[in-house]
Amino acid sequence: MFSRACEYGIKATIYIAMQSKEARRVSLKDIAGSSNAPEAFTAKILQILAKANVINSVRGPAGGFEIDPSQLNLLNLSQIVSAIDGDEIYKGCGLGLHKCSETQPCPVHHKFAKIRNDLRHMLETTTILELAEGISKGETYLKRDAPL
Amino acid sequence: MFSRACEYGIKATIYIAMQSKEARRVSLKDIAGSSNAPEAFTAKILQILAKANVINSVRGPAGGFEIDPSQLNLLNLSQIVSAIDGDEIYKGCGLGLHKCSETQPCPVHHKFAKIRNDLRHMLETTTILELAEGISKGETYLKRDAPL
DNA sequence: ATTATTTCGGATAATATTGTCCGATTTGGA
DNA sequence: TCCAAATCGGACAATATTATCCGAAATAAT
Repeated sequence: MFSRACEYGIKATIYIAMQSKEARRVSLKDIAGSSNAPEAFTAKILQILAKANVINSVRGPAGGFEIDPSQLNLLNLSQIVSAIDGDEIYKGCGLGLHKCSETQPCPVHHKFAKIRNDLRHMLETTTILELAEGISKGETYLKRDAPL
Repeated sequence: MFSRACEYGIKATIYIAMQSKEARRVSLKDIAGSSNAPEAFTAKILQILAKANVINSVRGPAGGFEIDPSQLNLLNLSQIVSAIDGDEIYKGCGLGLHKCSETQPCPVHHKFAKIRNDLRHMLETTTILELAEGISKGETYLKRDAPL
């Protein structure tokens, strides 16, 4: 559904949120380790998210990544997906037609519209904080092998 | 949402269905032309669909591709997507976890489950014939520039 | 039989995505 | 001031996907 980069981005952001909630700044190494993601690749994705102002990055010793507490409850899945994968998932035609529209739709246009609206709604209403809390409560996991 | 290969496959199958409805066998060239898809790549995809018994292929002069009329009303989008992209779209974890399950779910598991069930339902209940008829009626298009 | 037409299938190329490496830059602390 | 810890950013490598090429095989018509 999403690119692997986006999957890493979501997992990374959830972990950062989980720690930021407790006012802890976290390093790239910890973030990558939290979901067994490749470190260098995760670094690239964190840069994208930092530039999109989804997360903050701090250089130097005791540096790392964090999320502004005041924005933590507003941050949702949609912002991460848009920053990494763009909004093709919302706008793009299901059959790849460049000029697919309501008036000149592709054969699957209307069938896909509903699914995509649901997806968009879900991404926009699902907060990162809510997902982070699921992990804190031991209800969900960022990696299978060890319950974080 | 789907791979480009799958998009081509869907468009190709809709076009074949449209012609098979009138008992017309169609050539690779016509199929690729109907949606401006690359011919050689389309050939590969048609081979996959033929091996999966979604379509029939006939070699030699006056050969081409067709769909068994008796199966035409039973053929749905899901069969094409499964044949080309596999069922990762149904089964795979939204965050790429290998061992994501109901009992040990990833943070987005339940949020995604609904969307994916809807998607699966839509793919399974949307027939190719229905999509082909939309084109015949001039309601939908396989390519934007010319109304087929 | 020969030929022309068409799909089949393997090899290869081009492009996009994913992943790695390493020096540059920033910055807090000794 | 100097050093160490950390992110930044550019180049590069590996892999997956998309796309092309061309000879082989099948087959209908001459």
